[in-house]
Amino acid sequence: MNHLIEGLKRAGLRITPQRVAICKTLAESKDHPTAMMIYHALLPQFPTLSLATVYKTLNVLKQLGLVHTLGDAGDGMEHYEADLQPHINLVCVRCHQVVDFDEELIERVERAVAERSGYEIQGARIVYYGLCPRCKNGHTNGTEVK
Amino acid sequence: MNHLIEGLKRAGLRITPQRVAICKTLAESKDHPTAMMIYHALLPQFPTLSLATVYKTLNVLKQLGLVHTLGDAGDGMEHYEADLQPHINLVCVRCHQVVDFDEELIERVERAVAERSGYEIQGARIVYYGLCPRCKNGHTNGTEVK
DNA sequence: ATGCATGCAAACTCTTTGCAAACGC
DNA sequence: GCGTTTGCAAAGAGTTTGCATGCAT
Repeated sequence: MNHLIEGLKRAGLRITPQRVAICKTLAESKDHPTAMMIYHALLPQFPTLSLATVYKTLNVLKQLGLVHTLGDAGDGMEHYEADLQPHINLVCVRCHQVVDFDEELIERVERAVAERSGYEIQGARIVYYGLCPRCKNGHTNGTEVK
Repeated sequence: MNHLIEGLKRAGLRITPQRVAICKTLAESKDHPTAMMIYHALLPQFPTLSLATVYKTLNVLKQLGLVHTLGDAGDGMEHYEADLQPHINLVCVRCHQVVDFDEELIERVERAVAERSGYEIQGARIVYYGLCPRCKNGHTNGTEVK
C-alpha cells in the first residue's frame, strides 16, 4: 500500500506505528516537509513521539534510497521528498513554499551531463529560487510559512 | 581588480585586509569553498583571523548578491561561489568535490520554467550527485576531502 | 524471547550574536 | 574622531547519539 513501508519491510526492518505514520505523511504530502513539520503533524496522533525518532526514520529511508533530501529552502532546515522522479523544485524565497514542476528538457540535460562529464550520476537536485505568483503580487499573508 | 571588493566599496562598506583576502580566496578558488575552508586557507596569513569574521563577510557578500550559496555537498556545510552565471554543479558523493559544468540546455530550461510557472525566477541551483571519474574507478585516495 | 526501535536528554556541529577593542575612512 | 569591523566567547539552531525501556517479530 505504501512503497516506503514496503521498502522498510524488504530491508528486514520493523514496521512500527511511528514509521508507518512518518512514511504515510511523507508519501502523501506535497509540500516537501522537514523533520519538524512531520513531527508536528503527527504529534496529535502520537503525543509521545520524539523528534529523534522522526530523524532516525528519515535517515533510514534516505540510506535505503527511498527518499531524497532537498537541502534547505532558505529556512535552514533539511526538506525531504518521496518523489524520486527527476523533476524541478520551485522554492519561493518569501513564503518558503516548495512546489514541483515538470519539464521534459531536464531528461536531456541529465543525459548530456552523464555523457560529457564522465560522472556516474546517482541523483540530482534542480531548484529555482524566486517569488511565487502569490508573493510576487504582494500576497504575503495566508501562505506565509514562517 | 576584484569585482567582489568593488561591490563592497560601491555599497559604502569598509575594505579591510580580512575582507580583501576573503574576496580574493573566493574569487580565485574553483572548489566552492566553505567558510571553514576559507578560514583555514587564510590562517597562515592572518593568525588572529576569526571564523566569525569569515561568516560575517560571506553573509555581507551574499546579501549584496555578489556570491551564491550552494547548500551542502554531503558534508553538512554551506558552500559558496562567486560565479553567478547559471551553470551546473557536479558533486562527488565520495570525495565531496564540487566542479562546474557548462550545458547550454539549461538556459532553455530556465526560460521554460519562468514562462510556464509564473514565478519570478531569481536564481537557481542545479546539482547532480554521483561518483566523479576518479572515485568511480576506486581512486579514493589523493583527492578525498575528508 | 530476542534484539531492534522508541523516547528522553545530552552532546555535537555549524552558524550567529554581543560586546569591547581596533582600525578604515 | 566617528562609526564600522574585528575577534573572542557564548549563545542558538538543527541534527545526532547514548542508553534504558518498550515493542515487533
